[in-house]
Amino acid sequence: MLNSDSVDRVFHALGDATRRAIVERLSRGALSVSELARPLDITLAAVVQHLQVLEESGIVQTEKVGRVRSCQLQPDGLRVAESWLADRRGLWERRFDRLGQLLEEAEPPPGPSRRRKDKP
Amino acid sequence: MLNSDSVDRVFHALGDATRRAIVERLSRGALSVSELARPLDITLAAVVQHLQVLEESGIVQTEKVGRVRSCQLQPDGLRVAESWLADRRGLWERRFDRLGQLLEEAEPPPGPSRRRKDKP
DNA sequence: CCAATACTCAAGCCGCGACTTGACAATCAC
DNA sequence: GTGATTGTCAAGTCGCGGCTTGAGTATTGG
Repeated sequence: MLNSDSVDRVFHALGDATRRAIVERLSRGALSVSELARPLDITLAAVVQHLQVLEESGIVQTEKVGRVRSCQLQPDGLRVAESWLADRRGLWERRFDRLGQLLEEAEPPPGPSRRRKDKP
Repeated sequence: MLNSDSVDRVFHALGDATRRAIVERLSRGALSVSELARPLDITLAAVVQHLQVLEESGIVQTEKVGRVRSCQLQPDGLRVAESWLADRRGLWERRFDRLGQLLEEAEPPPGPSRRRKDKP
């Protein structure tokens, strides 16, 4: 849904560059934790912590089979952010329409200049 | 554009709940700094700091006329985030297609046609 | 069994970011 | 002019978030 709590978790998760890098890799396909950790020069434990944030926000889904945890994107998580952004832009554009209407109402379209009022 | 630096600034800006609240109000229309500050129970100075972050990320544009600074949304800033999200989901969906192709390759479907031919 | 792999957990360090305070500047209203 | 409004700046506090370390637990392969 769009309750402000999940919006908060999603945007907070995406606010970190390392987590966005993880999302980018996962958007190419599922990966294990150590595969995710390999190109990042941080500890495996740090990667796990990032994954917890991503999972609690609903962006990533993980499943442990044997001793390896497989991670994959859950696009519904990202869709929370997409909807929030779309809503903001929607309101902004509607506002422009209303502004246009107001301007048309208040000021009739500019005809020949009536700046000087000569007394005939 | 989509260089990782502006993506970073935009998502970092949106990672804070107060800043998102500001963006929500501004998507209804332009407001002054003190109007923005009124419903938020933080100092005016704190609001100004949030606005600096939002402005440097390109999400908000401000202009000072007289003693009042008027703030309005600049939707191109949000579009940076929207494109990043759309790209991620695009790749994820393309991945599903390729997976389907692989499955079809490995296991010839009972249907008539094959999408890809084997290496000669 | 033994060793290596692939995590997991708890604790602690530390810098950055959100926020306040207080003093100051510029503009408006009378 | 005086005083109120509106914002700006610099400095400092403080908690949270990202990261490491180190020890521990399953799981796999030979």
